[in-house]
Amino acid sequence: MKLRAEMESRAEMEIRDLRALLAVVRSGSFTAAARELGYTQPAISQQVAALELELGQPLVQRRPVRATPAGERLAEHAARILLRLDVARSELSSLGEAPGEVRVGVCPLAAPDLLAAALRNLRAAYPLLRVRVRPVSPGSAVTDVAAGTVDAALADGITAPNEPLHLADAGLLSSTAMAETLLVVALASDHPLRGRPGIDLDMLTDAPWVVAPVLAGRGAAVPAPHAVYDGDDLPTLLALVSAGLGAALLPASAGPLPDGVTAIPLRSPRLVHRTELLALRTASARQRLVIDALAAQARAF
Amino acid sequence: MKLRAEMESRAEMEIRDLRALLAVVRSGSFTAAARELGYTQPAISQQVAALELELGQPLVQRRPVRATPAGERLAEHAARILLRLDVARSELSSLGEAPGEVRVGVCPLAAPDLLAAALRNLRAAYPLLRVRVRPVSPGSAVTDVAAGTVDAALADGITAPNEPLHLADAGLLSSTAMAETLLVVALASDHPLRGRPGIDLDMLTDAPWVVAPVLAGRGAAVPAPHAVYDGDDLPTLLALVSAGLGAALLPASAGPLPDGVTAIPLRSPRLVHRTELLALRTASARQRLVIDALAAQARAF
DNA sequence: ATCTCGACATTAGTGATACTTATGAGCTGA
DNA sequence: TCAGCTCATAAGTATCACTAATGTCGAGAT
Repeated sequence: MKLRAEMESRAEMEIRDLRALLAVVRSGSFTAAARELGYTQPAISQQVAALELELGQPLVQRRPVRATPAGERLAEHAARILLRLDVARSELSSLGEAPGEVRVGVCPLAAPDLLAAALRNLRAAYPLLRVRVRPVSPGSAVTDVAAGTVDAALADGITAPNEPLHLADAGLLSSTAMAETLLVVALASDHPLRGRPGIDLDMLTDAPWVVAPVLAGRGAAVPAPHAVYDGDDLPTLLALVSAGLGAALLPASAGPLPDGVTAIPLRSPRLVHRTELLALRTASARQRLVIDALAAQARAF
Repeated sequence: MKLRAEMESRAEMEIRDLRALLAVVRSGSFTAAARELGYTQPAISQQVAALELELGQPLVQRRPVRATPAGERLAEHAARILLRLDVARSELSSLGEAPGEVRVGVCPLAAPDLLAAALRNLRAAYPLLRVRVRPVSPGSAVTDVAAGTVDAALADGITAPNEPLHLADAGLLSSTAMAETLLVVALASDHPLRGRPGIDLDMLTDAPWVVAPVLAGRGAAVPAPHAVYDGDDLPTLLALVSAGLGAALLPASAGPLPDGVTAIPLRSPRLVHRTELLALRTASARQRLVIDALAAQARAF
């Protein structure tokens, strides 16, 4: 009997190797990838080498470390596969469990009013349903939902009008538009551009920037910031702006601004603040109550 | 340094194990799965056991072998993952290649007229474009496209009107409706039901059946066949019908029937013969020419 | 230029593990 | 009850995936 172990075993792609490739491509470093995954550096070298051997072509250029087109494509697939594995794991682990509260993740500034309205209606209709709201970051929202940390998430970001957010994998997770609001540039009240009816980002090319949380991940479209605030606390951000340390991009729905800060509508490029509702397609009936309530609220506005 | 090999290594899900699980679930047998994958039977037992250990719950019941709900879900995910791996492999291997001819897979009886018309128009518009048409089976069409054996495929099947075919993974592959045609029941001319204006399948419950190729995979909705023809050769099939060995379900577009066979429209259940166009979402420009030509032809009818 | 430092490749050795072979146990049907 | 399956278990082994140690290459600084 000609069996597997005796054949000149054509090595198969394995999850381990794909994970390594993805980490290398994302971090741009074998050493960093090794640290991240808890291996030593040679292990990562070998895992990537194994993939390259199997596929018969280089996946990353070394020195400097950079994904080849092939590596780029494979890393993309690897990301989807790992995401699906997360989903599978969370699905299975929650299969037999008694359903407790429904957990909703919300990005800062996502759509607080929609959320509040939806929850109010939900409480009226299903007083016994328990919902827990917890903060999530836009960057982790997808994996949070996939891994089952939350049952649904309101993720926000900046795009062109009517353009969906560029979130990983729309096939596994369902993603429905919740709201789009205009963007304003927050400036110190004594800023030279104060009083203008609208602002082009070009005008601010050389101005210092304090990056608002919603901008994270889309920095490319925006002048390189001078001073950066990495947190997501609105008062802190506005204090920095007020102190003249820079400008910030905010959704108009952020609410009234304190003294010392003025908001001017963004005129160009044509961008909006958009929030989307992420959820597993395989959500349970109970989870669906919350998800549907949120979606319904979006349509009501 | 606390490293991977020293930790009490929580085993990770690996492709190998997922493939084993899928084979077991599909075949309903560890032994068959082992044969299929080129392992010995204990190897499969251990791979599945490893998954169950990792996930902390049984995935298949033994004796008789049957997937648990959890196993069912995981097998579903595994299928998608393996499909994506196929896609990744085929994408990478065709990355640097000079694009040759475009290969279109066609299921027997899928939509020959549409195909022919599309190819004629295509030749008029792009005389230098080479297209190769090859037969594929409805069961393998998805994996054929995923693995890059063909660049696009016309897959057919039977569903309720306006209902998409139940093909694996609509997220990875694009699937567009091409045509829906009525179904007819082909009977021997001396069959007692000859001459009726329409037929309910119920009328044929006890009659012998010769299953048409398009019925494969949907046998559940149809009375269990008495004599089965497994091939896809229409003349053979019709000869069997003509000889009174049974009835067959065919798309009305199959063309004129020979003497000795009469076709009667299917009245209930309400089913149609539907063909869809499968293609990779990442198709190249050249492939897209053919894909778009086919899709355009569908709209033209 | 040379030196140094950081980053990745390479090699060798070893501990884990993923297989096979052999055997045992539990159904199923005659 | 006894074949004849099929799957689980056990034991042995060959493989391979990792670590540790070392080599090599390139970049930036003095």
